[in-house]
Amino acid sequence: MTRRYWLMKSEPDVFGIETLAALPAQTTAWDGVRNYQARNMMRDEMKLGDRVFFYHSNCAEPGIVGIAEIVREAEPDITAENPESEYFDPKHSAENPRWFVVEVKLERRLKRNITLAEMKDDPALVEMPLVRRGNRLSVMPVSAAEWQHILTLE
DNA sequence: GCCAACGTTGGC
DNA sequence: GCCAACGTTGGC
Repeated sequence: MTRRYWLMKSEPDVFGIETLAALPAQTTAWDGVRNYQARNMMRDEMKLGDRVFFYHSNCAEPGIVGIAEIVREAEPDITAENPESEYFDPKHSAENPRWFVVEVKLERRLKRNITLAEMKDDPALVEMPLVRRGNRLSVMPVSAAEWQHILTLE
């Protein structure tokens, strides 16, 4: 089975890598994804053992700050069932779930922040959706070659 | 805080 | 099914 690679964005003001690192099992359900493309990848393509770049977005220095692993495949996002939650969606139900989570576990933090700015300037990474103009996907695939290359930047 | 780019919604 | 209006994302 081929292990795949991903990048997932999170806003450090909302849920940063420090938050994940502070959790008992350094594990969290990746909830609140409300974009169909991102959902489809989480629901249909992410498999146990896949690895993930943890990316900080909407902050002073956007970039990759850690590596995580998929430790549980897709299941319904219960925040969508909770009217009190900001992620509530009346079109979602337990019987007919619309939104899903995967569970991710922190593998390690990177020694430094590999910034969006340097990735944008890197000829080896021009194909990454991350550096393409206007891309707003919060979950995106990373090729094996890109994964390896980014790790050499650390 | 601005705004480009994109996704979603809803009237027709 | 089209598309204008609106909302959101997220870099800068």
